[in-house]
Amino acid sequence: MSSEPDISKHDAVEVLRLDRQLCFALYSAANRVTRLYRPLLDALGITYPQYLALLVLWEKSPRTVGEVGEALDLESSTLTPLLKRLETAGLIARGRDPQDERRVIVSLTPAGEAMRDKALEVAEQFFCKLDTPLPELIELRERLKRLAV
Amino acid sequence: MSSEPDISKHDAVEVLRLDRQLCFALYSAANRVTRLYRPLLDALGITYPQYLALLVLWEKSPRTVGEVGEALDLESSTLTPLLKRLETAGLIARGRDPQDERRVIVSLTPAGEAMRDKALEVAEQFFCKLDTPLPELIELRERLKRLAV
DNA sequence: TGCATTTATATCGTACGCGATTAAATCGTA
DNA sequence: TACGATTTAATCGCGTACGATATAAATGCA
Repeated sequence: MSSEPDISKHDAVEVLRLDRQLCFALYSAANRVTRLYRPLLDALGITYPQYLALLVLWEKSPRTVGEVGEALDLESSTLTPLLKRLETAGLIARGRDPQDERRVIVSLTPAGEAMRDKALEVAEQFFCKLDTPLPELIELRERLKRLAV
Repeated sequence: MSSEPDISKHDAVEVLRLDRQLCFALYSAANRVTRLYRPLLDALGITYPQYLALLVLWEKSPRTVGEVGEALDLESSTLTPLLKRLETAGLIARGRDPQDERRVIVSLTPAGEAMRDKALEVAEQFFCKLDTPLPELIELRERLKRLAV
């Protein structure tokens, strides 16, 4: 009957609403966080993904490109140019593993090590910028981790 | 005393651990979600950000570039090329607003409208891929929205 | 040993994302 | 009404992300 509402069309309108999409909430929040970090990291002369790579190396250095990629869930096609920039910046050194020439070993330079203290300040400043209670942030973080696929 | 633990160094090690960083959880989850959408959207011939732009237009079309940008929290430097690609794909039309020649009006073409039904399937398939209870996803989405800055 | 297979990076092309800048149209106001 | 300020998109340069492919080294195995 023409007087009946078109249920399937109504569903499409509702289901596809931007403010209902988890994917957009995630996309948008990730972009916002990158923008929040930018001015803090500009002062250190590094980008946000470069900061993440350094976090990995501050935990353990040296590491292979593959290990860094596994930690960050990134391909070598992303990491190789990024690591070369960190090398050019004098923060890391890159070289083939003598034991296995396929591997490239990445290690922090003294300058890279020294940047850790400044990174700690960045983390604090970011927390201040967020202006959100810590338990809320932790809860969000754990829920994001659970989304792992 | 040299036997005392270096508290501040210990703090740096702990605070900067990758698995403690909200920023990395967000970054990583966003990348993963993009990778999950890719094969679904490949079938439609669009990318993930293009899909988000279409979501905006499926809610209301026509709209100006500025309105789309506000909805997605993106700059014209990102949107202009993206919208041109959607135009080339025949999904949208772009043209200056006769009332105000500064504005560019973006509107869905019939092909763009028609793609909405397929998008609904994509949203369903994505939900299946996530394999996570709906309340959990809703809770995460709302927490992400609260992170707005 | 010899050679196919596997593994670890690198390279390439495409598409973002954004700050900085530019260009054009409109607005506000003296 | 003239004209500087504001608004709106577009352009440019840089740095990701990633799939596809290439390359070289190591490994497996007949």
